[in-house]
Amino acid sequence: MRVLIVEDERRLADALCQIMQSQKYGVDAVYDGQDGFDYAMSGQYDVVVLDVMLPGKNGFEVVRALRAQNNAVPVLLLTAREEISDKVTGLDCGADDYMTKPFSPEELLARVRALSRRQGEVQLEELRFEDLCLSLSTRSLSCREKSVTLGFKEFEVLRILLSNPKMIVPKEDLLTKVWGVDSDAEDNNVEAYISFLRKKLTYLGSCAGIGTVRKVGYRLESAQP
Amino acid sequence: MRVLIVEDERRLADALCQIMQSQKYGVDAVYDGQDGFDYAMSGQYDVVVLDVMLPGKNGFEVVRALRAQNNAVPVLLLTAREEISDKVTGLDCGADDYMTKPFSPEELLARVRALSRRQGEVQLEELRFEDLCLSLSTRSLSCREKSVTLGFKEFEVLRILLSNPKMIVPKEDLLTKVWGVDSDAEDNNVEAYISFLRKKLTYLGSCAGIGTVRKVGYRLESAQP
DNA sequence: CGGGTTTTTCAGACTATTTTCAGAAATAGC
DNA sequence: GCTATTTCTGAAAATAGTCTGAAAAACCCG
Repeated sequence: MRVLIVEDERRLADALCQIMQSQKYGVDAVYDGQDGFDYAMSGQYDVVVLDVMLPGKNGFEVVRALRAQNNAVPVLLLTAREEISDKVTGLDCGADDYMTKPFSPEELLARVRALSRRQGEVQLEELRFEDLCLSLSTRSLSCREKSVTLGFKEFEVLRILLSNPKMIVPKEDLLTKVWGVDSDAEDNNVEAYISFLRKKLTYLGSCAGIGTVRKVGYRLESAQP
Repeated sequence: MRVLIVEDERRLADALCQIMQSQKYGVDAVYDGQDGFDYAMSGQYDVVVLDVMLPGKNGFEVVRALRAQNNAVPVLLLTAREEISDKVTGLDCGADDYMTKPFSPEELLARVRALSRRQGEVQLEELRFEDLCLSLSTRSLSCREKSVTLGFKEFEVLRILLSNPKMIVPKEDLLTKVWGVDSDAEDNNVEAYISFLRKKLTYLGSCAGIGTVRKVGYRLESAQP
């Protein structure tokens, strides 16, 4: 799960990041409305936490702009005071939820979870493909009797592949979705993890495998000799 | 997604290409109105980004000509100044959207995305001709039961031929579209790939074949003796 | 602070693709 | 029919992209 924080007050932004990281969520923070919009448009986030008061472009404008572009990423608005008019404005603009500061980390997490769940249609508890079953809660991958646990990155890579079975997933996508847009990770990182995953698939004896599409990416496929 | 850039200022054209490439979009650039019209008519683009000020034939004329030919490719007009009269003229001519320079890459991408989305959305998933079916997502070519996967260049060459079935595609076009305008590849490269493709067509047992038009180029044709 | 796990980095092996080459084949023009 | 030109195509060489083991580094937990 990747979360975008748009909050100009650094202290708070940092705190929000920490809360997200505590859940092992991938998190990026930006500090003004325009950046918020641009990042949100990148399509790599599952939830955007957006302050209303922002330099450049306020939170309402950001949401409105996103919706105008047909971007449906779930947005949680943050505001300093509970003003009913703000709340209405926010939801009218297309935000999905609304929270007033101050708030507890638990409340924030609960709302973020709720949003991401709502978004992802019935949030699957596990992903399946052929004889594979990836448990999203325990990050374990099983096949028939055997099962192994995956590291965080292994898990993310495989989750993305399992979410698009048989579709080619560009290596570039894996890189930005798992490592983040502005990470300095390189292609070989993806390759390394694909290699790890293949080793585990082999160990499990699964009939599913990860195929390479040269110059483009990878995809989950079934039955290889 | 394939984008055509029509922009006489090389610097800007190059920049636009880069922006598109960053999204993994296929992109071609031409530098005057007539070429713009000709390329746009080829029907292989999802969006055309068209400067208004152009040598030869200006942007308005290009759009008008396209629409007169019943070509509905989405066109995004670019102009240097925000002049309301220009805007009206552009949209009246049949352009789909309008953007004033300067603009941010994000804005451009957002508009291009919006245009391609608005446009029917029916992103071709595969190209067909006779008993052949080229899957654009898996880069595989199938015919009846059999199927083979194509390398990158093989795929590009065949895709262009399939986009213009029975039309003669100049060898020169294949060269510039697949290898790029300023590549030092020579005719024999195209010939070699045509040869590869023929071998695969034979293997598949397709009734379609690639015909040679001496001194000009190639074309897909059906039923050879 | 350890000890275990996960992540990154690196380099050499490996592979598919792409290019190059050269002679054979085909075609057009005379 | 003969020649010049163009195209075809098999094979080999060159290149670019990928895989993977191993080791180093970072991280996490108590």
